[in-house]
Amino acid sequence: MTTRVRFAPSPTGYLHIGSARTALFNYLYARHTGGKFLLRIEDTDLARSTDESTRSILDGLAWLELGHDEDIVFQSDNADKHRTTALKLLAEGKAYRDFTPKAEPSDANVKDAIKDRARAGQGEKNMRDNPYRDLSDEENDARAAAGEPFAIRLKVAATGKTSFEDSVYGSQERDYTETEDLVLLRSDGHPLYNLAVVCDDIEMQISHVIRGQDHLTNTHKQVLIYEALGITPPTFAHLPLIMAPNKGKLSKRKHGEVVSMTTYHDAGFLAAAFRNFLALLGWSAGEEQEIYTLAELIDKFSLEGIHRSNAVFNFTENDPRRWTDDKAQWMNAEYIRTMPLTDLLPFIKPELKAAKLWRDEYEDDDKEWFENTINLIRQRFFTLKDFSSQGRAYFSEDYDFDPAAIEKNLTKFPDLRTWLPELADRFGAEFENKPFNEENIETVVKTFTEEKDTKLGVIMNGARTLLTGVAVGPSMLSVFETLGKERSIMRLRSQVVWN
RNA sequence: GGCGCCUUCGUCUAUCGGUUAGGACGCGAGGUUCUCAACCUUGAAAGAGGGGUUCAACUCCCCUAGGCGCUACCA
Repeated sequence: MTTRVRFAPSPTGYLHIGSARTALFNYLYARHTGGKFLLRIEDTDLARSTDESTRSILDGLAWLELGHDEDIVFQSDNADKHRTTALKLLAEGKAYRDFTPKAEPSDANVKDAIKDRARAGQGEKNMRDNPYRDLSDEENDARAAAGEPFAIRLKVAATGKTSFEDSVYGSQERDYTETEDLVLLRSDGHPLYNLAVVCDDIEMQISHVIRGQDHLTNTHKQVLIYEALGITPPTFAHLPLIMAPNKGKLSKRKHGEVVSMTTYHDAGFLAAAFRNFLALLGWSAGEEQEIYTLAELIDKFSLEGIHRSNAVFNFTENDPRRWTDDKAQWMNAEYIRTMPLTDLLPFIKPELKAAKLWRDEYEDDDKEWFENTINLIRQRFFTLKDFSSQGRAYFSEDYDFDPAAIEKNLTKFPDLRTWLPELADRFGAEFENKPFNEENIETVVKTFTEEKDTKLGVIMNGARTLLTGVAVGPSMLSVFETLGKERSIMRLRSQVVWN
């Protein structure tokens, strides 16, 4: 039997980092086993679900290149089937009508209500004390016929236990007394989560349910529904959660944009790098390798390699340098400077285009120059954004000067005001018939430096600041050659920073 | 409160009874150097606590503590 897994987000926000990892693991497992990776949008909570969220989730998955098989299933489209199933269970006596009037939710504080009830309960409570559980058939039918609203609850047996084998957490058991007669169908006829999930997973012939560990206890309820339906449950594999640095819940409300996939897209992360990082949060191949291609991840992925303990997504709020996990940032930089250039270029183009720095010659007459330049500057970049910001001086004459760099490398050495234009003249004279390459430039600059009886660093750093606007960057010999004779000379003569 | 799950460097992790407890990120030092990265060398940094079992425990068992999850006519 081929494996069929699904990623089933509820569209109540953008793609959260934890959901993204769940999707990734499902995808990897499907590809590893040669099975199908399906997508289901769990939009049964009409009040909270939005099309915008669905779109955002789809965008996130597309960005991560986690392509799904078959058509997307919208859970709300299956509501009729869910209802039918609930009614079938009712007819078979495996569920019952609960005529208890629906309690209006005390607004947003449902969590508090649960807490209060728990405290008041002081422990054990009888999960089978619903007065309607064993109502006589006559009264039951009569009340329903009279139009009295009712919810449908699963009739959980008084004694016994549910059990299942979790591929990550091992053998799981839960006594029936710990599980309430869960509501299958709301009194307004609306199917609830656990019913919907089970029905859809059956319908979609899901073989492995891989989802967050927050569903571990839900699983017992779902197993109960499978049993009532007489269907063998799929294999379950629960994933450890991804936590905030304080080991608390990682949420948009508390932590903002760091948890959203779109943030990483917008910040100039490479999907491949972020995917690599995500794969290592809660899973390992049991070896010391850190950088994995997608093919390697697919090849090495296994449920056995998934951890049981939660992982912290490490970042420091209010620290711009550490706005997200250090390792994710490192991995992105690692990808940018080491991946095949031809794989990187398609990401550079839109970045430069967006910054109005793109020229079509970069793919034509200036292709070689462009690729050499990208290859040169990518060595110290962290995100795709850097190509249009820090790399601006390579693609435009309109670049900014860093005041600190000017202070450190130019105004501190007043002689440079005349020396650099002089060097420009020297370049003009020396390179009339000689190639303007690193080797020749080095000879000229060294001679010039000796004539001025100064240090090489003074000339180089001064030139770097003038030619690129910043104090850091590639070797100046490379910068000169990359910018070319004309641009180098022109910029060396510039007096703009001296005024 | 109840039930369940979890616990190795700051963080991500390796170890599936016998290791100087390894790697990565980050941090420190040195090297290289025209700057900054990269790179190389290197340093600091961990088995929550307590009982067992065993010749031997990070590894198996129990207890405690802590963390997390669930406990809705939400998903």
